[in-house]
Amino acid sequence: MSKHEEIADSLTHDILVGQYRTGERLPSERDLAVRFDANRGAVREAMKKLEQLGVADIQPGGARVVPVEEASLDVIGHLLAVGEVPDSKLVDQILEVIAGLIQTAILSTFRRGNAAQLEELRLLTRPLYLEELDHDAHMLARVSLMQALLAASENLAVQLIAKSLLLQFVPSMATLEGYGQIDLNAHRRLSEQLDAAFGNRDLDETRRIFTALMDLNRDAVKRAFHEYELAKTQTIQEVVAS
Amino acid sequence: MSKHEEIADSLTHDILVGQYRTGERLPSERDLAVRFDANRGAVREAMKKLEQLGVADIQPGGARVVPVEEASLDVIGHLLAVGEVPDSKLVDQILEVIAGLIQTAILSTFRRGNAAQLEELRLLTRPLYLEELDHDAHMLARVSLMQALLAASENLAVQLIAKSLLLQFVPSMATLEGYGQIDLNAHRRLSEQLDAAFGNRDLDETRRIFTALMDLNRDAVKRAFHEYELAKTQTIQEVVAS
DNA sequence: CGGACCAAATTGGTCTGACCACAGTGGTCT
DNA sequence: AGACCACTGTGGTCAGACCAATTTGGTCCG
Repeated sequence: MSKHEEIADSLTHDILVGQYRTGERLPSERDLAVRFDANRGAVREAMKKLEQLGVADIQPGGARVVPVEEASLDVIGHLLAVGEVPDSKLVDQILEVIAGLIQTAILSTFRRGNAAQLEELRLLTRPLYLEELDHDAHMLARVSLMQALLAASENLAVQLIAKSLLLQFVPSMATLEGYGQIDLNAHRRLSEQLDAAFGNRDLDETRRIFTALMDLNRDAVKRAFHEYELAKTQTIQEVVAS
Repeated sequence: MSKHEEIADSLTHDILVGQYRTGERLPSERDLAVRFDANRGAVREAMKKLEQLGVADIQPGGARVVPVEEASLDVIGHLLAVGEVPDSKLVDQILEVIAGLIQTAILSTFRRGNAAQLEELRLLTRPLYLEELDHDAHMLARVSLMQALLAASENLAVQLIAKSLLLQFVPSMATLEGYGQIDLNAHRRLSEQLDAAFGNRDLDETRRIFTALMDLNRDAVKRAFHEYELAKTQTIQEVVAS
């Protein structure tokens, strides 16, 4: 990792954990340069990234911290990365948004009503209830369907947001891997209905099913957090007992 | 505007209009420095911005152009800014997304079911159908309601996306100001229903009404583009005639 | 002729040190 | 107390240089 990236990540982390309060002035570029044992140019490049991230407002006279609510969407990844495990509330909010984006994508797709695209989407639902997939393979198939749906929407804004959100979301969930897996049987039933709904060009039914599917997802993630907490307190008790 | 901003904007524009094809290598930092009559440091800061925008992938050996679909959400503003008037297709897509975000916000708000917040939202609907507002004042009132709804959702992701989208969207619509205004009478009727729906805590009804309200908005924007085109061809004909 | 290999040119990453215009600060003067 | 001003610190920019890694072009070998 290059130096300006290190500096940028370090400063971003410090800001997001509240090391500097919003409105407060950041140390000068020269000070930061000596602190990170780097050149001022490298610091300036890092500051450019902070500014673009929307966490710092940099002006002649000094750089100031910006409240998170006014930052760019790209802070989400950094917010998820502070702490050992992502914040469960934020994760749930993200899942809500993704569910909403998918609803928008469905609406766009049906509005244009391209029959060929709907058939392609149907094909992607088949493995979800016809094949015997393990959890990993099933997840890949789900992601494929979701990406195809987003692409079929032909809505650039939806695609940009969803991609950005997922790209920040997925890696941060790595620590929870193995915990809380989705109810495959329930998913199979819904997938079969989804296939039919696509076939019938039934917008309302499709939306209803996707809502249910996303709820399954949210349940799984909720359980993942719960199981992770359980495992953690258990190991702590074991350490204490030993 | 500082030099590195000029460079960044110029390069971003060149990339988005297709001056450089995706995958193609951008000129070296040294070449860009002489072209923009600037120092290499300034060029590097501009490149940092391009990278953060997601339109360029910059690596030792050279910087390459990234396809728009893989860029950050923040490119939307630049995409809207190329050309004299924003791309109407993209504008409609953005309105679709905002409508979807509002639906998500409504869902979140009702899920938590804070009565006080709903009452606040009701208060913001009142001026929309009780007072005689001109188009500008009415728009401000609409924006206030929307922002309050987004805030009431208490969903950070929704707020970040909506804020980012609106901040890029609004200024680009300045050239269309005065064209295509919303149907205030229809809006009044819906606002009155919305007030009641909030009062009854009726989620489905609220969502239905907001869908109708956003459709009003999209119609207005569609008309704005149409009227703008009309006015443009008219002035051209006048020039030709003179 | 094709592919592997090597060396030179090029590129991004970093550094040093310097100057300018302007915001922020504190002191002075009215 | 308030207006004014000089000074300090800050970001913005510049010049020139070195390093490591990639890219590139040519050479050599099979």
